[in-house]
Amino acid sequence: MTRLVFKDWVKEDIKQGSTFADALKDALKGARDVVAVRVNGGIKDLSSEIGSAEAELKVEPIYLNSTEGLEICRHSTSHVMAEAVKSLYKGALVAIGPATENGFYYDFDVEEPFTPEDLVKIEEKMRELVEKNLPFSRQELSRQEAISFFSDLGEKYKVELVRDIVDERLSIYRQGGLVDLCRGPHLPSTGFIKAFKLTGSAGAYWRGSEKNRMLQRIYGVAFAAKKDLEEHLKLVEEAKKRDHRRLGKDLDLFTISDDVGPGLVLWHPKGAIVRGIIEDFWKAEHAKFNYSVVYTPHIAMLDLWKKSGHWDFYRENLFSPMEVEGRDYIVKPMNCPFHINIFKSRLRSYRDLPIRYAELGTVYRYERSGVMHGLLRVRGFTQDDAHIFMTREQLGAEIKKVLNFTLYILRSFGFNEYEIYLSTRPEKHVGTPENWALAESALKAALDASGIGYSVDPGEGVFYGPKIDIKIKDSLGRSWQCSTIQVDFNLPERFDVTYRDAEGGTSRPIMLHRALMGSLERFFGCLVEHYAGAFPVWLAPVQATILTVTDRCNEYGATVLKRLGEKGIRAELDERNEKLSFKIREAQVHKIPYQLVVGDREAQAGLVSPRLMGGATLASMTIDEFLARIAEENKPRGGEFL
RNA sequence: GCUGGCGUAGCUCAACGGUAGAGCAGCUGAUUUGUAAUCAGCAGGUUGCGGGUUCGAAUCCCAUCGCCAGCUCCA
Repeated sequence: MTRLVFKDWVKEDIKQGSTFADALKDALKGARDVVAVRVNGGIKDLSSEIGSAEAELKVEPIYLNSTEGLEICRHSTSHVMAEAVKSLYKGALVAIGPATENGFYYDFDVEEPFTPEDLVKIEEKMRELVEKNLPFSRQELSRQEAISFFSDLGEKYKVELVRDIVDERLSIYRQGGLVDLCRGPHLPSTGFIKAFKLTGSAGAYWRGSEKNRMLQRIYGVAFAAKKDLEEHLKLVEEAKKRDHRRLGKDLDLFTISDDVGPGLVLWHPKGAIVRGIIEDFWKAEHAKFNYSVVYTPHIAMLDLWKKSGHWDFYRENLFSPMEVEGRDYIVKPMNCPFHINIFKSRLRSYRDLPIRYAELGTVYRYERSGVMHGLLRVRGFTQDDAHIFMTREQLGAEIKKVLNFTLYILRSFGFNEYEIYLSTRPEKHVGTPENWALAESALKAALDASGIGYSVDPGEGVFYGPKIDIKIKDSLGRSWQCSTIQVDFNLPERFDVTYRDAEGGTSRPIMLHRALMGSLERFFGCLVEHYAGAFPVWLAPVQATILTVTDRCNEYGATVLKRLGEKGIRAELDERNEKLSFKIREAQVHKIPYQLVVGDREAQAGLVSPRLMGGATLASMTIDEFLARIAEENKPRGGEFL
């Protein structure tokens, strides 16, 4: 006998084998948007059987509009799509179809890839199926039964999935004409699907491996209500407007020219100003943190990269060698071997350590043609690189310093939200277990001490050492790794890096690679999107533009420009023969933080009338007052280093 | 690299087998303007590049380069 507790409503004498749908019918009366229930913590379909012998089951409703409810809805929508595809395209096989952040996708094996017209047809069919309000029903069967069931259907991908599942009991779901292997849970019926839209199709390899057959994936979004869907679509539109590739063109920051080559960035004057500010800030802060800035060449002999191991391990990512005087050279994909050579240029003592070499090093890596993306994935980029050589004893403290330094730099640029990952020892690795344990615990301790949230990626470290990665999201929600802190047990061995220890013996230093911004290109791209092109005053290529009302004020405008220039303010004078409102519009479009209106009134009294990028107008003030105000904003806003 | 989509003036787009067009930007002139677009005129293109089909190709076909979305990859 089972006792069912649902809020203050209690139903006793539920027989084994009855369904929740039966038992909850009364309780859920009037609550049309309950899509599933949580029973003693686990989520169940409304039509699930009560298989439990427990005396009491605590039941909570899951509403369509909740996180779990939406996930169930999205997943169910993918099943509806599968049914639509299977009914429209004979012989189509289904692979997998999970819920995603805002929707779902499903992979199909079909003869011909889907066209945009196909998607319209599929969507129509889906609406028909939703209209019919077909119930989802669950059935359990054994592994063997499932294998023969899907074999009979010819669903080879499902059979492959079943074979890999360890559980002996599996579930299948039916709705309309579709039967699918699925853990569930699902909506009670298709009528619960209120708002969805197919957003696109693309090839996707079966099980994510390019060695496998390419299937056709259809993406969609789904929400609990029409207005949520519309809001989401609007948001996506808005996000596109802050795409750094769009803004890079509109604001004249950079281009990537077909004549120059894919993934090779041309920094225009305005982009270059921002980059220059970033570099100056970077250099000044590194000096404070006891780094030594170095410079190294752009090419080096191939033998160097053979010694480092890059030639063997990453050859497919290197630009081809060029021959000079019978020796092969390549453009550098990394800065590490150079810094190691500087370290090795003389005998180092333990008293010298830690030694920190930093460089804005431009590297070139061959990226496959389909992977480039604006500034976020390029073939030539400048890393804000540094390599730190230290003793084992120094590792813990040094990693803490580096992590705090990284977070400080990110905060300075206004990045306060990121995803942080700690990647630990992979299967294939070099270095001793003791060293790995030491390094992993040092990285973990630093993260814990910083009090910042992170997740662990077990086994995702590089073969030469564990690492911390910090990712920043772009306007379309894609994450891009910027900061990285990596311990390296490999290169010190390969290059036989040593120092003289306190006992007079020879010891091997531990080496740390780190990049705070990652690459200037990627960081700048993220920065553009983060601010939607409206840079804060300290970064803005043009900080103030002086707008004259008539050409009677041009002379005074020039005086203002000179005064601002003397204080290092990046200002422009717009003395064109245009209306003020026209000039303001242009300044807004160029996202200039301060617009100084200068007319007869201002000229007579020696004032400026500032207008902010946001649209607010300030009371007229003297030039000195304005200079004091802008000076206050003309610096990083990340706060003091803690 | 793979699958699909797309390359027309500096930018955003139209023309979709019958002599390539608009808005913005640019240039010239008028206008002297007070918080998001003053008016007029001018100029601008071997339709990504190379082949083919056709009386005729931006349009159809093939190839190639590039871009976009996704997959894969990302030291």
